Amino acid sequence: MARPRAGNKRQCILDAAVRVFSERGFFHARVADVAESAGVAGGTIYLYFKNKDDLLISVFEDRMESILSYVKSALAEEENAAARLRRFIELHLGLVERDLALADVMAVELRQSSKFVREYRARKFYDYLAVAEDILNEGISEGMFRTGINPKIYRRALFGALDELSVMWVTSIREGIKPSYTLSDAVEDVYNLFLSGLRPRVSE
Amino acid sequence: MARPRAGNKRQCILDAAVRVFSERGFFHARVADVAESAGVAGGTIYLYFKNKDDLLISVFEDRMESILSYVKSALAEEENAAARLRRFIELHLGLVERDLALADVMAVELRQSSKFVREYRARKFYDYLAVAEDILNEGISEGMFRTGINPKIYRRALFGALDELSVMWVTSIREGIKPSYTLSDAVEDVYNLFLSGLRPRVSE
DNA sequence: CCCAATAATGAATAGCTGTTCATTTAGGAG
DNA sequence: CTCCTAAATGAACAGCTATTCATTATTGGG
Repeated sequence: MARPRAGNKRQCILDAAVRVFSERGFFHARVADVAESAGVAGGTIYLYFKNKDDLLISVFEDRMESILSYVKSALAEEENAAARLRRFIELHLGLVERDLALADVMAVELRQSSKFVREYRARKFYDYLAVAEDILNEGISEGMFRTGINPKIYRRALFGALDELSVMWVTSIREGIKPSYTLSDAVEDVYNLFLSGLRPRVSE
Repeated sequence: MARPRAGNKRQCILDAAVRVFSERGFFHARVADVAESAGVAGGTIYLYFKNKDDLLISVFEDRMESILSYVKSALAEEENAAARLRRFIELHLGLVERDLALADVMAVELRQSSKFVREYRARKFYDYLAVAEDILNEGISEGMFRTGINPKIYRRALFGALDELSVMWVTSIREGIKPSYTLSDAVEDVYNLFLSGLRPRVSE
């Protein structure tokens, strides 16, 4: 029987959603725009997704899954906690640089207030934050990082710093303004900022 | 002539807007809800504000102005850059604790994608970020902080960390979940994280 | 005590867009 | 070649809400 007339319609729609949500913002984006951008009819979206919210959530799940496995396997290559911290920062900002539209959707559009979306993000997001937290805990075990920091605070602070730097960098690029920093400079500075705060100090 | 039938209608509307935008989110909030919460008729809003976007921007301007003067005068009391850094962190998180709804509007709702709003926020926000940047520069002059950090990166990282910690704390409280950190713990940890990264190190 | 003049009202409008579903298209089985 | 099934379509619907504006209430001056 004739199942998938064109193989990857679902993926096409997800890709289009990233483009359109990023460009117009989730609330201003019309489902019809996503359909057009994906090259399908309006109604087709509803064969693959329950509704507009579900489409946003699906984008998040789809992308976050591959990001997570990519980040985890890359971190496994590193020798110690400090190197993993550096790599984590590099990976996060590297992903932003590689896909501005996705970065925008993840960082801005998903912060919308629809309770459903907010809760969903929180649940799934945990895994990504856990990666950051693991780095801290391993570093403490290795004697490389000092104790006395609440890991929940540390991981939010790190994520928040990276997120804000990403959003502003993407916004600058998109509006044709030269950003006041390169993302590789940001990698250095954030790493130094956080590492020195974590490393046991020699005196005092 | 009969000018202001009740003196502070504009303020009432701004206060109501904070409540309603925070509760429902900017896009899901109806202008009629704001009107009801303010105790005025729907049309009255349009006597004081051009449209819904203008209302959001006005909330931001109104509140940010008083926050800025409050923060600036408090910082002037402190003796050195490290103390000012600590105080800045304390003030930011303290304001969040004092007004959850406002914190939500500032941190979440204003991140919406309407180009108009985004640009506006960027322009006005500069002053707040400049306060953080001044602390860094003064600290460098005082020999208290090391050089070699891009101030634009530092200030975004600091703001991002505070912002993320705020959003998550507010979200927890609102959903009746016990947050995994107190805001005073966050003050300590963020301060230590950033200070050690800035302070010239004794060895190495 | 009346009369502008202005503030405030809130019902009606106008426009938009998420979602549905009757219809069409296409691919494989027999 | 011909059905049959499922995928895809896209026009029409339904519901919603920002905004307007004709009307009403209020006030202070003359």
